[in-house]
Amino acid sequence: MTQEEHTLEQELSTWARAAFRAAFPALAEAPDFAAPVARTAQEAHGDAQCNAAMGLARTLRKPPRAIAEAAAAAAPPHPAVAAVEVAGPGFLNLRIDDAWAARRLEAAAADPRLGTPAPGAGRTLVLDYSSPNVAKPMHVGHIRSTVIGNALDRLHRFLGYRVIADNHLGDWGTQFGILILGYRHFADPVALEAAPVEELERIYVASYERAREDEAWRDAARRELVKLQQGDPENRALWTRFVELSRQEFDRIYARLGVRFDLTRGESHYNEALPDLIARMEREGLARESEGALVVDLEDEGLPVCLVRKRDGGFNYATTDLATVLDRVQAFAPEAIVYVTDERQQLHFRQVFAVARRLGVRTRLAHVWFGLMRLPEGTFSTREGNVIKLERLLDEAEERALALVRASSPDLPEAQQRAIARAVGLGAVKYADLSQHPQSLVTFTWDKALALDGNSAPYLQYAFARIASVRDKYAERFDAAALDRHPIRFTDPSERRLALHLLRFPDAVLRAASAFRPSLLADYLYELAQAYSRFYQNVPFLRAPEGVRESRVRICGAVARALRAGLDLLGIETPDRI
RNA sequence: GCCCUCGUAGCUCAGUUGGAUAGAGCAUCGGAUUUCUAAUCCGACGGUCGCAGGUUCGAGUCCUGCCGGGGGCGCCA
Repeated sequence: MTQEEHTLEQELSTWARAAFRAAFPALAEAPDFAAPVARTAQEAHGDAQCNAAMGLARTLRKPPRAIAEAAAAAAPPHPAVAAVEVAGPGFLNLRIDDAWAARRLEAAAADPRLGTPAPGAGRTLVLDYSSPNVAKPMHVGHIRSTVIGNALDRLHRFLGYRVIADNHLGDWGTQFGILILGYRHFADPVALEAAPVEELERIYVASYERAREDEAWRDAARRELVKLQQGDPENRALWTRFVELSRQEFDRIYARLGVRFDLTRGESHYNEALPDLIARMEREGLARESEGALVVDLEDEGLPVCLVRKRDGGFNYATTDLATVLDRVQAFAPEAIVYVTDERQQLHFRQVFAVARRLGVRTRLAHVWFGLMRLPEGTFSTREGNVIKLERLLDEAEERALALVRASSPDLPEAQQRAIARAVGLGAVKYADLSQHPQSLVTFTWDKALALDGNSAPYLQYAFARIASVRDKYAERFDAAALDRHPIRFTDPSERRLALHLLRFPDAVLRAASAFRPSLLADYLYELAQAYSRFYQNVPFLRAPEGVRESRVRICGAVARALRAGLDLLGIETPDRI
């Protein structure tokens, strides 16, 4: 067992469990018994605490304080644990050994992964995220799925998973009848050339409006849809063109955001599989007819019926999603399939997952949902024209950042200023979403989305840049090769605090990945940057005596490594200068 | 009507799965730079954790009810 294979909290939890089992043999027979160790809420209580004794009071029928004392007395020695203390009703407070922490930090600092294990090795995860609709521009509402999904992608890849990131485009459905009909009547070739997707959306909206009041138009749209579905060459060609134009625009945005997919399989990819799937559900008695449609009853699970075939014989998106699940299970044998969408699809996925299980799917299916983004005055609406295009948000972010860079680094060449502004601006936009609990409702405001101070990406990037500067200055004045000859040691409380926080990097990454919550990592990194800024402000390093100086610079290096690795997992760049 | 979800400082939000004295940022006020990047740091101010019950050694966190915001509830995706 090398130390790289277990995180600090895992190691201490294993130790604590052993302590309780040594004191109370009955616990040895309880395979599920765990004694989780986490950091203390307050520094005064030590470095880490275990609260298991209180929970055991009832089962062991002993006062919790006595349980904790027995466990402390029976605890096996552990090199990391310098002291164990029982406090309050039965808290077990641990103090981490300074020398042990220093050695461990030296190892972490030399490791690009900072000692993070790779529990995902040999496992596969399918991630379904972003998934915009063809013929509609991506607006600010799309950024959450894209940015959160991409962070989950990066987190799991980092942990060794084989990740299949699939962009499940909305490229099929009734809207294409309306769009094709509208295209024939309203298309403006010049506009289509200049801003294709915007023009497609304009066409769609115009055609949709007309369909609302004009029955003949509705029927015509339906006929175009049927022709498309039956493979009519002309409609098929139009559809292909719409998809192509949209994908070009999406790809431009993804490139800008540093987002990459392994697959882009739209809904249309599963068209041919739908009839067989329906036939199977009928054959297996899963589905029944109702009002001319085909539905699956989910009453047992307390869910409304799931409609899998419309009265007119057409399929809907539940059917497509089911076919998609089956295909992914068969093609990739994943441990889990994870969907990142907004909250409106909660019921839909609960239904799809329930039906999938009846179809024999054992794979874990998870829906990671997030709150809808709104404007202070209400919901986004294409018709009201209050939609903020994603590209405009990104442009604005870069512009604001560029103004700052020009003010603070006027000496840098223009190209470098722009590169920094891009990293800072896009980082700010991403971080604004990633640092927040996903399930909260987000009200979009420019100032919030583009915040460049306080708890924001630039704060973290700034901390990183200052370290890069320290590193360079050190190399100018001293022999950088001598750094590793001096051990890390703690001569100021802020160093110890920083070191212990750094040792929790693996735990933060694991927690963020397993809970599908990048915000947990963002929180961790923010705290790290805060601890570092305090350290930086109050403790000299380059002017410290030899030995202390090297130790501090090495700690800086470990912080830099953690910031860069952590921000990279969030899809945020770390320039050497900002 | 039913289901999901959110409600924490003036504003925007955290809160490690039930732990010790509820934390940040913004805003306001006061302070810090002949020094390693002041996009920073230090301090002050600021709280009936929506309301009322319940569960227990302990509740912002769990259960019930109510109030308020958001979303959803078979032929859109």
